[in-house]
Amino acid sequence: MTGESSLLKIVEADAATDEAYHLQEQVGFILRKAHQRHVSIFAAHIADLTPPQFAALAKLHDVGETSQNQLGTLVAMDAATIKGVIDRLKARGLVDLSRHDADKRRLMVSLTAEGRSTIERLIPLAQQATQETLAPLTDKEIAIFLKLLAKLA
Amino acid sequence: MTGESSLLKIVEADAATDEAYHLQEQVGFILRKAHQRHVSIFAAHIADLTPPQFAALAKLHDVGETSQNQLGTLVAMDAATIKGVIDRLKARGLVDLSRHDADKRRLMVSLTAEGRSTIERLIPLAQQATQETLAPLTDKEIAIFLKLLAKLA
DNA sequence: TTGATATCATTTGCATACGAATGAATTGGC
DNA sequence: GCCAATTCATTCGTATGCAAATGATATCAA
Repeated sequence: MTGESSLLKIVEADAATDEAYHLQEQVGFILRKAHQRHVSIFAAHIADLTPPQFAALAKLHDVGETSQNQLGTLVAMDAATIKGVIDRLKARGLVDLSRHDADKRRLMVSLTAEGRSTIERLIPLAQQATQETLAPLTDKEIAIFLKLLAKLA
Repeated sequence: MTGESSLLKIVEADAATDEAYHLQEQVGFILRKAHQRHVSIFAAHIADLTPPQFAALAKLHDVGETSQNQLGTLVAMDAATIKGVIDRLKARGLVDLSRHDADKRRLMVSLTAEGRSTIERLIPLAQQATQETLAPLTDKEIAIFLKLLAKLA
């Protein structure tokens, strides 16, 4: 009986290890959904600027004139991606572009007056979007979540 | 003195409320970066399938033949997005498509033999990617994080 | 049965996102 | 000063992701 019993335990252990794969429980999948939800909430608060465009403007407002690639690094976009974002901000008159004096490779990006007033107007709305995204959590949970999320990012 | 002191406190409180906007601390921004990091880790483990393609295959393996839009709902992709994903899986011979008998609108998707063996082979690798993504956290932190993240997704 | 409504899928247009290749300009070592 | 390696930016190709418009089919109600 003891023999049978331990065999059973082994089988059960195997079954537990061998559990079916649940996509819904994988970090990557949930991360993707949480991100989707935030983008949707963001769009409801700020209709005329995408989160990446907002990030580029906000960072530019923070650090002042920088090169395109440097700005990309600051907002976690590779060179190809930041180029598209800046192109669209430029087309809308929110940023100005110029070549760096000493280093002619560098494309300097700066806020226009309209870009500055736009980002200053939108920051409170972005904060509302952040709040709404975090609304399912208590204040204590938010603090914990942000700390852990930052470790993963 | 008491008057001055409370005035000072009010000024400090205003300053705290009025703090500069820190993009790096916004959920949306960190969520986007964490997602980027996971996609990168995933690609290092599974080179020939993107996370959405993997998700579609894994879900199909789980639930069996379904309509394209239904599968999209299950993996959180809208109709336009899931179509592209399924088209590419079809082109690679991992899924088969057929029209539903009774309802000729519905496009039924099913795994091919190769699709089945592929997803069964890749699931352990995806689990490794999940582990690596979560590696910066302790087991206890992982449990907390997944619970909170699920609330946001 | 027919006409309005709803559902499933497709297509188009736009916006990230990234790898890889390319070109222009700069820097470092010698 | 010169060549090699590096850096900055651009371009191309591929893959999500979503809104909006369209077409085909089903369903429901009068």
